[in-house]
Amino acid sequence: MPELPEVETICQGLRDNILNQTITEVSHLTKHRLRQEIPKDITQKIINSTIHSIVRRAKYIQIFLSNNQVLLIHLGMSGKVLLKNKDYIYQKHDHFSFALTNGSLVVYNDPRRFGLITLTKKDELENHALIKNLGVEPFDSKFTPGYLEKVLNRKQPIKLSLMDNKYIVGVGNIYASEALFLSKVSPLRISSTLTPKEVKLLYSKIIEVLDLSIKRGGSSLKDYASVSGEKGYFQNLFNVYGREGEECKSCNQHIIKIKQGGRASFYCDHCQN
DNA sequence: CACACAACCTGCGAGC
DNA sequence: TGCTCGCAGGTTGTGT
Repeated sequence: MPELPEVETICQGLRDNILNQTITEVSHLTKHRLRQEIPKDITQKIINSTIHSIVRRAKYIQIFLSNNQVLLIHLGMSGKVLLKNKDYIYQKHDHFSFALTNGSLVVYNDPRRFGLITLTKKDELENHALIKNLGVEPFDSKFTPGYLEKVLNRKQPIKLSLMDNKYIVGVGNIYASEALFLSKVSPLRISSTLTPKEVKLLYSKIIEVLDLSIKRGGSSLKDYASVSGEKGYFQNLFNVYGREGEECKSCNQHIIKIKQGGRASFYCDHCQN
């Protein structure tokens, strides 16, 4: 899916357009199921409620409603949340939508259907099965070099540790590869062998790469776009991701692609040790 | 605990 | 042109 910067970009787009609007109509369009079934009573539970706030948690979009409900949306690999208006004509893979008092229409589209839409109560959110086991947010004050060092004390390649959301959330395949390149650490290194100095550098590079990507509107590969359909352009700044065989921007050696945990990892064997 | 693998799906590009 | 294959930003559960 979109990783943290892409989800954050979508949340910002929604905040700019639908805060304080009331839901006037809900359409459950799909006969197919997403990763989970959309609750059958979702329409009656969210109609006539007002959007109070929109908060990103890991790669989840949390839409807080006036009636104490929280709409949880995850985009999976190919999900999109698009902001349209009420005369929008539905497209293939549109699964769910709701209309608002200002005439806008929020549409969830997801070809691969790895995403999900569900509902919970505000006071049950932190104990929700999808939320309760999530690790620390990279931009939270709990995320410190000390915390990172503690969770990296394991016998596992660093790339896999970074992508395990028990420890840190929001860092997916792209940004794990990019942060490791900027830190000059090989994705193959066993986490516990990183020196405190390397951990500290990695810590700052994780934040740096995520922050920069948010500022660039995220990364658009195949199908990611913001709520208005605009592409991000952080992908143009990738140092290693998707650049197999191309020259390292730092040393001119060729970028290598390997497979770790079933996922592609890209790195420079010369710059990263 | 660490890891491999499968499952959930459609779409696209590469190669034949 | 058309076919098959492999692969894609994620998460969860199983088995070894």
